[in-house]
Amino acid sequence: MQIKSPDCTVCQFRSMMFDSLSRDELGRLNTCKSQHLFGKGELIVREGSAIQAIIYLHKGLIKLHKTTSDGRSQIISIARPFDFVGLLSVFSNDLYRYSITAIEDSSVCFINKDCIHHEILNNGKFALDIIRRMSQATDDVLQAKFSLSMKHLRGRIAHILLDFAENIYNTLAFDLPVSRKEISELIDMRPENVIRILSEFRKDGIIRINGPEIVILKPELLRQISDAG
Amino acid sequence: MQIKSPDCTVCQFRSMMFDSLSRDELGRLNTCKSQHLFGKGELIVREGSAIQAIIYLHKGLIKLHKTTSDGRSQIISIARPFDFVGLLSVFSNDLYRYSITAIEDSSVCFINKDCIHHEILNNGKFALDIIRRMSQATDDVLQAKFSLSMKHLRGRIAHILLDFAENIYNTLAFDLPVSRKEISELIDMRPENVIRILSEFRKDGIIRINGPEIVILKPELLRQISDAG
DNA sequence: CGCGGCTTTGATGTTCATCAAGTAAAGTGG
DNA sequence: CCACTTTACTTGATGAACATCAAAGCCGCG
Repeated sequence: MQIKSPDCTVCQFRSMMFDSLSRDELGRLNTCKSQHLFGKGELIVREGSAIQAIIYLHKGLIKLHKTTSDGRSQIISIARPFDFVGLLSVFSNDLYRYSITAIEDSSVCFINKDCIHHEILNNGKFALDIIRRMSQATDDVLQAKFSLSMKHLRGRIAHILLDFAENIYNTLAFDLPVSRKEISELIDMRPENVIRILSEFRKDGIIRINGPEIVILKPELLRQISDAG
Repeated sequence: MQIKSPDCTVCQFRSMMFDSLSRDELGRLNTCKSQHLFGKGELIVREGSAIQAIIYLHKGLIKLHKTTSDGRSQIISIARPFDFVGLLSVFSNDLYRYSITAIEDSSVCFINKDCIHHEILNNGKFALDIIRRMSQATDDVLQAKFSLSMKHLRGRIAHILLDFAENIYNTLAFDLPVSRKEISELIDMRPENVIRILSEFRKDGIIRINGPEIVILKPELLRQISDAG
């Protein structure tokens, strides 16, 4: 669903996006963007389709994911508001290498790829900004995958629970926006084992579970399990 | 060992590096670079040290690697000549997140980070070039790790052998530049299993082994094993 | 209602890490 | 140049971690 696009020059998130652009430049960008709403579960970008725009997440939560040859799915990362998404392949490829799907109701800004190109060519400060963001995003993904590959299943679950609590919701009680199956795709294991280990944590009094609701009762212990691997 | 730095403006690899720079700009870069030789096994950059330069691999082969909390090591990627290395964290961090070590005798160009910054700020075309390279490098690493995580051990070994043959040496007969242990760190398994599976492949007549020398006798079969996972 | 997908728990099997032990190769000091 | 140490390589045996299989309950949806 496309909605009325507010003016970038007065966008409340402007400073987080385009600090380095002048009012004029922002005005130009304003003419080549469009804002859309996506409901939970709705597909935003299909893997393999042509890249036309950079995606800026305004509100909500989205996942980058990929389907394997044998039909299974893997989640590359989860993006939070104010993240640019898909910076990774936008400049090196013509086709998206990942699908993007909303995992909560989300508001998304599409900024035409050519416009971004144009601004990069003409504004070095903006270019440097984009580069910094790309580096950061990449580092984060690699760091996460690296750290996961060193951990046993219990450590991975502990890690992902703390991640949701600390980096996404900023509270020890939250509703999981993803199914057990999706968690398994995010941290590279089977759904059965996600459930099994969550149950163990529940029995051990480390967390409380109510359907999608998770309450972390012993964050220190969870941290310990995550660090131990 | 530092060697006489040839002039960038006449560097034979210039076009692969800095297509988008004018003669003047190349001249400026020339003043803030230095070229060094590293022997096989020599450390080029230590993880955690301050980032002062971008590294351009002129000749040889180098690895990016990382040490875990429990003292083990993991190889992130292997870089070939003409690759920029460490673009990943150069712009988002003050410290190197990975170590870099020569795995063959290598010639390396250090280009001061501030100079690169300066050129990016003043030359949009160069900025776009850098962004493209970063994207490509990142995509490749993620793609490789993604594909590995889907495979069983035999598939990983098959994959890495084909990678050396097709993407690095362009021949079915080559000397492995890395030890069995390093292979295990690159594809996330144990050295014992690297050896075991190489032996199996040898017994099955898929490859021939002579110490470090590998000859791939049945590339199609190897491809099949790699694809099957 | 009934179908399909997600969830949950238990039982079984496979893959792989770990342990152990021995050989070869490569560097080190006398 | 040879004893000595260390590091890499190799093979086999064992066990742990995890995937797979099976079956039953749940929920949303046409």
